[in-house]
Amino acid sequence: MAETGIDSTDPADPGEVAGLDELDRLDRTQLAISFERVFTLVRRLNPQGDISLTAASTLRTLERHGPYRLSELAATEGVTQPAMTQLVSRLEKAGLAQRCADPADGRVVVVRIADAGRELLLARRAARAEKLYELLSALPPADRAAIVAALPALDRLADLLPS
Amino acid sequence: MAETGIDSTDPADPGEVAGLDELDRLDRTQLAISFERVFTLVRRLNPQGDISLTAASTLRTLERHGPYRLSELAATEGVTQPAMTQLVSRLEKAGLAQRCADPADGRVVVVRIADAGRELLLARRAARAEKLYELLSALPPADRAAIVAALPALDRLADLLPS
DNA sequence: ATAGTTATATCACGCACTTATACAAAGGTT
DNA sequence: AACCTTTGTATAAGTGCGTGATATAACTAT
Repeated sequence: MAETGIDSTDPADPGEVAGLDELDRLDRTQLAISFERVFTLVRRLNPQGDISLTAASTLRTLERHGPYRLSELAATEGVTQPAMTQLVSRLEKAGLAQRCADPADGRVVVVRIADAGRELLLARRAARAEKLYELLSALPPADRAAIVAALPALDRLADLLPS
Repeated sequence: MAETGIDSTDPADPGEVAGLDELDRLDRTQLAISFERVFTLVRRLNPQGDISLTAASTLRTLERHGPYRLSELAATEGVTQPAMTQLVSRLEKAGLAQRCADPADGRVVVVRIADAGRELLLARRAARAEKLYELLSALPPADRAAIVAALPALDRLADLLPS
């Protein structure tokens, strides 16, 4: 909300600028629109009729960070605990995840991804990667380079979210 | 333009070099993972309890490209025609869109976004832009610069999808 | 033990999608 | 003209996936 007004530094300085200046000079609405459009793009690249967005995201979380308690998982994915209970039941029935007991606390359910879950993620990822690659191949080289150059930064951006 | 200075890529100027070579040198799986993570990021930034993802996407389509026939809209959004009929009914009841008749063809329903729909998109976008800005502000300047530099390319990437 | 808290499960419900089908308008054939 | 076929939208029935309220089992403290 607050206008930062960091633009006081000379915007023409080419060498080591490109920090918040660049960002402030950009319309923030345009920033949101670009991210919305990427979001829609990835959503359309999603294999339909597969598993739900939340299911896929949950599997990815389990893949990235290892086993989670059920309620932790619910909080991380932004759904209620009953929703996660049902989701884990579905994943378990599909053989994609497993419920494990916590020896230290009999109430706790620890959820871990199963091999079939990892394989499903791999398959989805391969399909999406292929489509993305095709799309990128249709872009001008400079655009491809800009996107590839931004990938590590986008990864670090995603790291900033609580997960 | 901004010197990106991304660590994992060629530090040379992106304009002339870094075409498909850069892309091929990258693990395609890593490409998919990065896009997945951005997807999840934007999804978590979504105002919850608002309207559905499809509803928001449909409103954005109507905002970007103007009125659509109902069945065209269904095809564009990747849902069935009955689903779009129901969605448009909901949007209409909420005052976010309008059904109009086509004078040339009595069967056709033309859908257009209403003022309240535009305002809702503006509000959502502003909220998301604010959160995105905060996240970006926490990144190192070089990362911010890389992401900002990639936005036009990402826009053109999104243009490649049929919409 | 008893009471209170915590972790998960279950219940009742609603939204948003699906397929199958109905209905109305347009177009073509004779 | 009347008749079929095609096309665009709506309706119906069923399902997946979410919600809030509440039940049940296990841990904790006194």
